[in-house]
Amino acid sequence: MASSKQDGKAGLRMADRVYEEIRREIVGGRLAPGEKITEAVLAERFGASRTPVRSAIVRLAGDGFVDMTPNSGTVVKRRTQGEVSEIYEVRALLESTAAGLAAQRRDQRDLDELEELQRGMETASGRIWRADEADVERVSALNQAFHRRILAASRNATLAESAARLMNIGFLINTYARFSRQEFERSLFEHRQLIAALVSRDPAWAEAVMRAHILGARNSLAAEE
Amino acid sequence: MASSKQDGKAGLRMADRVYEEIRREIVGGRLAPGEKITEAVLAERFGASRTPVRSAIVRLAGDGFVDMTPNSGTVVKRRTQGEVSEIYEVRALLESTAAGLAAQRRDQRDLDELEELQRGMETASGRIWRADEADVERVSALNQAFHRRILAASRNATLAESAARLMNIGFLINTYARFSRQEFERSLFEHRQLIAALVSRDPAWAEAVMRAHILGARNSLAAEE
DNA sequence: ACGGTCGAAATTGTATCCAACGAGGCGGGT
DNA sequence: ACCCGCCTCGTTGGATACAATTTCGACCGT
Repeated sequence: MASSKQDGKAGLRMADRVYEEIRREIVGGRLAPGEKITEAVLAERFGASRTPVRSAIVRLAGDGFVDMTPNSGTVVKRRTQGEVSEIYEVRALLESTAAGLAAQRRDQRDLDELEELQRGMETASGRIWRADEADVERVSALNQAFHRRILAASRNATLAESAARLMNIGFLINTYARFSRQEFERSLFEHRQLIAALVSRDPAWAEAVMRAHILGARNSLAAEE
Repeated sequence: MASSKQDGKAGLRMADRVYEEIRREIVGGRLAPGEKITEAVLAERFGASRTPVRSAIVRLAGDGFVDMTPNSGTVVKRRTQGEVSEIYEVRALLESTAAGLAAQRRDQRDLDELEELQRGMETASGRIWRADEADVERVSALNQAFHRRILAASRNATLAESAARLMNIGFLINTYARFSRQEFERSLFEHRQLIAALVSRDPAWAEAVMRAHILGARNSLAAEE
């Protein structure tokens, strides 16, 4: 976060760095919904001009992270509980379909990678309850990678991209941090089931588990609020 | 709403005008896939500077209409036949779900508007075979509006937006222009069935018809190529 | 003749400057 | 005292100027 400037890979375009950083801050909750985003302020923070900042903001708006209102300003997008529920429902639809396809089309590499990601999450699961911010973020990243891997195994890039877009704006870190230990372990167990369904090439099972997995997460959220 | 371009509201931001126009040219096929897009050229054409053009291109890239490669340039995105098939398959998934929800949640206004759009298409269906470009574009617009209206009637904005995004990059005009008269009339008939399913609040029927409608269109495409 | 390397032109990425629009405060009128 | 309008200020939208990178062609060497 504080690494605002001196990144070794200076070859990357400034606009991309700004985009990634702001995106991370929004997803991570460090920029609160409704908060105002001022181009000049960000430009200052990144030691850049307004031009790349502006480009980044346009992209963020396109991806649904912020709301731009003409001649007025940009704010971090607010989402009602209903909207978040909607996102989870559409994710359930898309990702369960993807899981069914993945069960039919997966190869050994897919299984190996899923297994590795899963082990990473299980290993981290012991540490995460110390509420270390870094660990939370790491587990969230692994979880996203797991879901993305299943999307990839569906061999349908359009399906994968549509689902990934929703996954991004779901603000996973925020929400995951609120899950109880029990919910988290249920999630790990469901991932295990998912792997089993893929191993045995059982599309209906994979689909059902994925749907239950995502709708269950949605309900945990709804109960918390 | 449907009024063409240069209406009194010139107050619209230049970036938006450029975005809309380029988008229309891509969807309408006047900009061919793979064609290079040069910022300075567009700026000249619109009598603007590169700044709003650039902003528009960033948005177009975000929406999947073009590919930007750093320091190199922007080209209209190529899509393989397989990718187009994928798009139709995901659309079938999303829009059939939306149709099912719409059958449960629609109100009278939805039905009225769908009826009106449908009549508009049926009226234009006689003229369209003179291959007048304007008519083709008009029917395509009505068709999109029809699908959007059903998405809206699903009362799930996330679902609607995900599907609309895919509809946009489906390059409808291009493809519709190639449909045979028989296929077009089948499409009109399916729209009629869709309305009937919504009228009778039959989710399963609406869902099935929409799925058949979109997958049928996909197959017509696949057969042509 | 062929390949590689260097260089100039074209094009993108960034910075800075100017204009236009909206938000908020101040003052005058009722 | 309250409401309305104006005016200033801050912020965004656009134009222009500059830097960095890529591309492509010509030149040189083998």
